Amino acid sequence: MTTARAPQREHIDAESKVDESPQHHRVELRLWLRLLTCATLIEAEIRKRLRENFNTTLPRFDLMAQLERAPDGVLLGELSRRMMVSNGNVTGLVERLVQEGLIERQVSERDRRAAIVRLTEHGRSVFARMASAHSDWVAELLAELPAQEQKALWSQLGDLKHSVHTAIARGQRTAEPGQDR
Amino acid sequence: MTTARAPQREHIDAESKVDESPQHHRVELRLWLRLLTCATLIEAEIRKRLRENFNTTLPRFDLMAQLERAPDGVLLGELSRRMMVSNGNVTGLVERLVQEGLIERQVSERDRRAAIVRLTEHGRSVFARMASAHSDWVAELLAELPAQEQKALWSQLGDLKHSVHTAIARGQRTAEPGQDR
DNA sequence: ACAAGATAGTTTAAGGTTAAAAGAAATTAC
DNA sequence: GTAATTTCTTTTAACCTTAAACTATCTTGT
Repeated sequence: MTTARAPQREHIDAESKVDESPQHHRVELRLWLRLLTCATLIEAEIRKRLRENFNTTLPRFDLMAQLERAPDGVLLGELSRRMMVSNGNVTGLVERLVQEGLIERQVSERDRRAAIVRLTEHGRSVFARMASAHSDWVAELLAELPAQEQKALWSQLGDLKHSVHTAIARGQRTAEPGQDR
Repeated sequence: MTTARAPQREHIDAESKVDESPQHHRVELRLWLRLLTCATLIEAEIRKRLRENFNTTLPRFDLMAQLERAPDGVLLGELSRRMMVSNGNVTGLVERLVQEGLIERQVSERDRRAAIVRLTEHGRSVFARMASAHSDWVAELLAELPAQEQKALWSQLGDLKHSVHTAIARGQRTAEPGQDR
């Protein structure tokens, strides 16, 4: 009979990192890989802390964040668009959050296909605590970056976002002719 | 009887975007949200193209990319560390890629617990085509960003990465005393 | 040698995610 | 007014992902 083992450390080490930039890769590719590494690193840490501190997940937190600034509630479709995830995904997330008593769901009266969700009183209070901690965590993770550089980075990422949007829009225009809107 | 419907557009619109920067948020938080938006946007587009053009997924592509530069193969654990995902995750991905004949799996002779995976000849050839397209796609998405700005961004993301690593390491140091290595 | 512990990988349970198909209600075209 | 179409949501099947528990093997201390 074996004695109790230390729980296996599935969690990724800060050390282990993708090889971001083999010599022969284009600048664009290296930039994308580094951007992805940064996002993955931060996201993993935030997921971990949300679980450890609030026993919740990032998608649930994101959904609640969307509801927080809409006291009158949001339609599921609008939620799905804002969160950039599929409709079916939202269906499941809402289900679980309702189960936990953090949000409430109500069929629209004007359109009986549609459903509106909003935070409950409890949900609002819980979210306030989570959001505060979340903001602190992000500030902590970026702490070594001077404010000046943070602003510059934010601005440049705006340009990057614009480039991506442009490229995607161009692709859709050529792929779906006559579908203009 | 209804006629055939156009396939539902589950895919997110380029338009629909998270509200990145409510006025009252800290700079750090706004930076993080914008970084996440960029990463999500690019990643979604690449996933979509991998599926449409090669009928594969990003995790599978990533795994093959790790093997590409290791002709002698890689241990599963090493793979898991490099990809920044859990061991169990790699187990499943390897299973499916072996099934597709793109990689091969072999028990290590020196350590019968360990397993080595490497690309098959077929896998290597398929990956070459995928990697080429992938590189083009990324270049296309970032095309509007001047080379100069790409380099600046890459460099600043290096600082960001460093900040995150530092913060995480500091947290682990205080959380797990005596666990130095 | 052998008990104790460490290490490599798999399994399991739970949840997140998507595309596609389908259901239900509203809108539009005639 | 009603058939056709669009819109809002759910369901389904498949995959990705993780933490924790578990199996099998190797290593170490004595």
